[in-house]
Amino acid sequence: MFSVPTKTQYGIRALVHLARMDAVSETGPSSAASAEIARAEGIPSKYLEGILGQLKTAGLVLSERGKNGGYRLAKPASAMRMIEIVEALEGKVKPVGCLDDSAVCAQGDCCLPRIFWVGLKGAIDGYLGSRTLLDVIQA
Amino acid sequence: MFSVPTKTQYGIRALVHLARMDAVSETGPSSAASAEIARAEGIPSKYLEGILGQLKTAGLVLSERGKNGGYRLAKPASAMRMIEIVEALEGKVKPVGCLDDSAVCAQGDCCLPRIFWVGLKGAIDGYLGSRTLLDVIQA
DNA sequence: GTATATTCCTACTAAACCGATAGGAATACC
DNA sequence: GGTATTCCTATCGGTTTAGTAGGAATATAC
Repeated sequence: MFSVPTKTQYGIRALVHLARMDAVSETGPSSAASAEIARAEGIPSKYLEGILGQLKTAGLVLSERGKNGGYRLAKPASAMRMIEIVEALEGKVKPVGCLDDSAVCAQGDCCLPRIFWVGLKGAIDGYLGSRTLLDVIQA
Repeated sequence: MFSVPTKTQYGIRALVHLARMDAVSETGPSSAASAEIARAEGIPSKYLEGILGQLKTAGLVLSERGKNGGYRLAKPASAMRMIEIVEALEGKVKPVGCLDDSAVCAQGDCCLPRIFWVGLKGAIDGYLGSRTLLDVIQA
């Protein structure tokens, strides 16, 4: 239950990789090529390309093309909340469909569970929002 | 992200239905036929049969066959934790595969995220374990 | 200006999972 | 015997997941 897709796991591993490079670097944020990260982390190379593309679209990484190109974090690991990463890759946390609008369900019983699901979303968002990428690499 | 399968949503709705019947009953736990619950809750009838079967296997409901048969809660709603229900229908909360054994991953980076995922499981289990079916029908 | 390394874009695919549906056997009441 | 119910097994279409394939665009190095 609540299994996290490989896409998200890979994405986090890639960001962890970049964050750790930054942590040991003395010359500012460092970048790495997709293929290099893929090899180091054991992630299918072509698959990771698409994942990094999504992270770029979300503004979490910056990229440069061509030789000596690659990806780097768009901001410090301490400022990157894990919920941003998860949402960038898989969308908002949304246990059940009827969570966004406050419309009352047809069945009276349906709205009882609804409050329960809202609470679950709160618990998950609370955890993911309280952790940063820096927390993860310092764990 | 983290969407809950209809099976679990339906299962909870069915248990809520039974719990509310108990709440207004003056003659002990009351039972209802699968088809009756399905109709009242707008759940596909045949599908619900299977769900109730799983809940029975897990010991959360009791059943009686034949005419005037049906399902009822195996214990008071106040003693039925939501995590029992979720696990009965979908298995343990397990965001990533490598969570049960404490084996170290091949890649060093892999074990950094692992601690993060353990924390997420803790947050979800904590919430689900703190709520009972009674909490849900009293929400 | 050619070779090379990289991001970026689009399309495809095999397999798993989800959400049911179908048909009936077993059982209990009347 | 008739009827209402649980219980069992099998099937099935659709969606999602997890990846692969092929190449276009772009930047550096020589």
